[in-house]
Amino acid sequence: MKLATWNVNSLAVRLPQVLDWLQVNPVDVLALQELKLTNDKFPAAALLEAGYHAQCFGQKTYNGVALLSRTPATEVVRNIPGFDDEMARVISAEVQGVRVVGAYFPNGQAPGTDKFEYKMHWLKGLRDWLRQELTKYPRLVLMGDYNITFDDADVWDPVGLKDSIHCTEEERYQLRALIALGLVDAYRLFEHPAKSYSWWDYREMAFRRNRGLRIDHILVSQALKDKVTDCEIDRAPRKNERPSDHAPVVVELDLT
DNA sequence: ATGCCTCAGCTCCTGAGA
Repeated sequence: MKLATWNVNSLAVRLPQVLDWLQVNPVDVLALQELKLTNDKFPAAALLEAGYHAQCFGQKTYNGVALLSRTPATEVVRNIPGFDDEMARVISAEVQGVRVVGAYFPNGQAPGTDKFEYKMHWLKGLRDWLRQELTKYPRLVLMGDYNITFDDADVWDPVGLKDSIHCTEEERYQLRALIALGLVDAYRLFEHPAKSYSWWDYREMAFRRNRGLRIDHILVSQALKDKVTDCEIDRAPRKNERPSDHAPVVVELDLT
């Protein structure tokens, strides 16, 4: 089973690239973030034509998440139950016996801002909910745009970006707290080249200079840890003419 | 440099992203 996550930064703009990517990478599940469109604008027909069922949780202008899957997803839940949130950031469902959670974590803007406070509050809400979900669904995958780096290995300039957004100790503490629930960073189960990132700024030719961050993650529960056979970041779509600033991350599970 | 790109929208500037 292959699952992937991709922040597409507008599905309306990126749909052709998503369809192209799925043709080359026929994953079982693809979690999308930053749709930037409402449910009525969601291209369900084009995706079904490509062989993918879709569960959408859209919103006007910002945010918006979706789960695409080869087999229909069931038990679909939108956002974090019990956590009051006006933004469409989380969608979860059952696919082929795996509980899949796709999430677009808040950006946080900068430490000390209201948006940073919201990010911390949201992370706490996510963790409290996931603690229960993990007891209910031992086979769980949490993937998406986390907007947090684990450590300096995930940062192109750890000195210059020390304590800046995505790199603060407060955010990293929250990320480790998620891990402490019984989750594992699938990417670090394997050896990868140094300076492997999933996001590069649009400005200053950051991708060409590989000035990036690893902020898109796939975390798997303990029950799935030994079944992970590969996890890769696919930089190819970032080389497209009008790319998303994020690259897809793919995980492979052997559930036989 | 509170910039640099990119995207959406009450669109020709602004807010937000990261």
